[in-house]
Amino acid sequence: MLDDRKFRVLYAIIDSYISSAEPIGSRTISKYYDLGVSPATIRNEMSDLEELGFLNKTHTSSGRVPSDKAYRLYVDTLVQSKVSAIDKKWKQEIQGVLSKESKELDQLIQNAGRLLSKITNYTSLAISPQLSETKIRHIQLLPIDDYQVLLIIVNESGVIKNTVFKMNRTIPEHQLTEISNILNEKLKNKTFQAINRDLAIGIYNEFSKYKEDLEGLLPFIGKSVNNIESTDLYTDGLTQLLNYPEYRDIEKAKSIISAIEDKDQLIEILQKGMFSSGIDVMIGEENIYEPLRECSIITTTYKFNGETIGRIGIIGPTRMDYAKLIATLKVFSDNISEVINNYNLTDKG
Amino acid sequence: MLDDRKFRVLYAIIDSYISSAEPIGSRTISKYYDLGVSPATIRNEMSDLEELGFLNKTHTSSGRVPSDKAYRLYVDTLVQSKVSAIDKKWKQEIQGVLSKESKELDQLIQNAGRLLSKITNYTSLAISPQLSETKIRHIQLLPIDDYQVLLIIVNESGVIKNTVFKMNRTIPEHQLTEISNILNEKLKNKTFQAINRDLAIGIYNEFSKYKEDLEGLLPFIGKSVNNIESTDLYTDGLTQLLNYPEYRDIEKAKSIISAIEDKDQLIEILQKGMFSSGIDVMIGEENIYEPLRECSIITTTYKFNGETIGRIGIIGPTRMDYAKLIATLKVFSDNISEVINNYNLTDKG
DNA sequence: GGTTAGCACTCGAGGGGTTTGAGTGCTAAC
DNA sequence: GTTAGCACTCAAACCCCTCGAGTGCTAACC
Repeated sequence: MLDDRKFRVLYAIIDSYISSAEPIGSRTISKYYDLGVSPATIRNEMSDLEELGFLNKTHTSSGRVPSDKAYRLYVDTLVQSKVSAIDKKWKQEIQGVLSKESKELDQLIQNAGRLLSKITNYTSLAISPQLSETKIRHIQLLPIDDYQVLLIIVNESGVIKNTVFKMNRTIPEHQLTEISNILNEKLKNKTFQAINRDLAIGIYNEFSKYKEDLEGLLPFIGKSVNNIESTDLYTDGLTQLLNYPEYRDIEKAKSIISAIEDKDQLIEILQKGMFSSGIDVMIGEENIYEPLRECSIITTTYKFNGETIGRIGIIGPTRMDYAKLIATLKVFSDNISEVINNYNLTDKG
Repeated sequence: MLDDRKFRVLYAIIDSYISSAEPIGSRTISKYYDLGVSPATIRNEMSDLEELGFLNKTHTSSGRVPSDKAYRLYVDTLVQSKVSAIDKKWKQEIQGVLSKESKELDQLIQNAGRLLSKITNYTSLAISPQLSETKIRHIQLLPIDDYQVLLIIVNESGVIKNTVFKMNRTIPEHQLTEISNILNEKLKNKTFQAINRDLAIGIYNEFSKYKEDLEGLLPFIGKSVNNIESTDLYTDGLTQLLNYPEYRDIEKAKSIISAIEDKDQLIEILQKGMFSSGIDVMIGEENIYEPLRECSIITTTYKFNGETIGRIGIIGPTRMDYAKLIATLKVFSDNISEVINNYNLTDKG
């Protein structure tokens, strides 16, 4: 698609623009990048690259700025070697912070987000663990008083969900225990998704003995299960964005910050790429959500038992050091997944 | 302290500045506020007010701007009548949104925050319910597997906290149940605070029969109880701030937004005023936290069973419509408390 | 034929000077 | 005590100019 020299010119421009945020002229390239040709030649190449859609000018006599298409090419052709270089100091800090006991899974992800923002100097995004694919390990009903029952669900990753609900009649304790036992037997090791499906088609009506009670209870269980599947979005380091010249302009800053505050949209975006394993990079125009058309989002997955259960990443102007950030995210991905899986080392019973 | 006319001039300036954000000149006052005196006279009054510390100039020949001291006086002398006028449409929306079932207490507060920001056009702040003063209604230990025990605590407001912890030996189920029963009996209707205190002085060692088991368990219970007392901060509508001319300047915006992202500091601030019942207004310099010295924070309480359990409010530039905002917050305070207490109407058992 | 030097041209950014107008403080008259 | 009048101040807006980093084109070069 591009001959070698064009390629190198384009790389040079991207590299330079990433660190300076200023349009790049031919002279700068010839001076600081060893391409062995004069500015005039570079000008010719630049002109071609512009025609091909890889470069833009801010005005007729300005230097060039990489387009989204250029970043795309840059990211797609990033060589592994370049990506792997991440500061050892950071690597250790990541391991340190993450392995520190954060009792709840949610909290682990939040901590990871905070650290990610601090390390990268970008705003971090993360969606809470998606547990619909994990299995139930324990389910229990407990009476709180005559009309209230507590439902507890523990899944294999150790996450607990509970709800109190009000009944319109009293179910004696021993009966609740019995129902618990039956439920436990029936639901154990099923995924939330499976349960939801089964509930929908009324598969549990077989407990004829407690039919009436169950009719009252099952909707609550369904609701609880559904609730577990609900997704939160964690963000951190919003102010980081304001350090970039791209957001000197208050209107621009406002637009991106409100976009980030619009959590539902972001959740949708992150979930969409949910199962594209590993790093996902969305550059500028590639974002379907209008207010993010001038941003890039880089995310990675975190896993439990080999299954992807969430994404974490960063957002910022399209001009970002993709190589370094991708490397950093890889480290995060590995470490988070490792910590999650270690949560339950003793849990095979 | 101030004669009537000075008072009225000051009010006029504050009123005008609140809506315009521009320094106010003597002519503006005499034209739009019916004080019955000429600009020259007002100039004299203004000069006096400046000397008294109620007004500032931005430069020698500029109009006047109210000082923090002026806002303080303004707020302290706000007449009730002025405060009570809040749009009926909003009042209904507040009631509507809040009374909609938000299953968890935390979520209710978050929703309230979101709405508050939307209504007021300021960034909202809220601290999660402080439960240390509420009483325990139910406590239970459940085995998950041979080495893991689930601890469940339900308090009177219906909030549930649970933790899974790993034991280094197995306690048979019937024994756990028995311990649960004893704990339940001993701890029921005590506040978290009381339990923490009692735990600290080792008051529960009397369960001699299960002494060994308890020694393993009590620390976890303590940890759980402590955990319940941990406080979150919810913010919403950060971008609202960027609409105010005070934050046109990126550096200013950055400084306030980072201050708001520094949740620990804000929690401390809100907790400090925790028990000053009703509305609390902190104006500019009155804030001990340096980065907020140019902001005002207005907060109110929300209650459970007559006890204050949290605060919710807004933050913005010192130039804000205190009268209207205080009125709005009052409505919030009442409605939130009402909804919280209704959660548990059937819970007297 | 690709590369390069040279040159005219473009355009945004920044500096300096002027004008404008909203404001003040002071003084003298009412 | 109040007010009209006036000299004075100062930020903001505007204009104009210069500067310099950049381009594209052309003609010469290897």
